[in-house]
Amino acid sequence: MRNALGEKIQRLRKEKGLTLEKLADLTDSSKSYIWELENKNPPRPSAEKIARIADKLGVEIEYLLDDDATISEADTVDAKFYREYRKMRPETRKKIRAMAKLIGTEE
Amino acid sequence: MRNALGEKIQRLRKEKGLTLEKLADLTDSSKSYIWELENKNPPRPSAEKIARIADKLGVEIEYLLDDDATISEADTVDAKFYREYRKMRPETRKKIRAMAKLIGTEE
DNA sequence: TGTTAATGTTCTCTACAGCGAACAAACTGT
DNA sequence: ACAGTTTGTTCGCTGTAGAGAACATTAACA
Repeated sequence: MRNALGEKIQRLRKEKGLTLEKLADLTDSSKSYIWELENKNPPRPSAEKIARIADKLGVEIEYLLDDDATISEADTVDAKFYREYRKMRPETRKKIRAMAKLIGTEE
Repeated sequence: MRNALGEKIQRLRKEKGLTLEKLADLTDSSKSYIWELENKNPPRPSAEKIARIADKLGVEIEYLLDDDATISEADTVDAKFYREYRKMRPETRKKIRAMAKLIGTEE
């Protein structure tokens, strides 16, 4: 029986176009364990793994853990933006942060 | 060697006037394990325990985990940026996304 | 259709999460 | 100072986290 956590991870992973192995590498996990998280509902995944996975998938830890959580409309736009942002090169991200700081503070 | 997570839990617990046993009961843990979290730095506490403890101590999971050395430098920069971003007005966020799309795709 | 690479699944094994119960220290009042 | 109580600490044990490697499936493409 697939659980909410596993379904969320798998959906977000596929949205990002990541394979099990890539997400595993990004989060210092094994692909077998990511697979188990998605399909086998391990009873107590560690906070560290969940934190790293949430981070790479561009969502809050709370969202992954809370069974009833649904992303609001505005959140999906922002989360999507963040996911795209995370794919960019470090230099590009730096430029965006600088730009955002300018725009964000001038109003 | 006490770690950041343990120190935070203990400080917050005492601020709230809770004993090990009370916090343990509130979070469906054993007092021995709460004590270990505070004093013995278990390498991989479960997300569920940390979530429940954070909840009862009135802080975000992120706060308990944040200073954790397991999260990389680059990640904290990006996460911080995203946190700031999400505080901004919808209009501002929209501008930033548009700008990011331009910068992100031109290279 | 057959071959190869990419992705997903199953298996086994070690180390640690997390409990319960015993033990120790610190408070309480007398 | 001593007994009772409350809080903190240690220890031994069971079950599972999570890795790694083997195996299976799917994708790609000639």
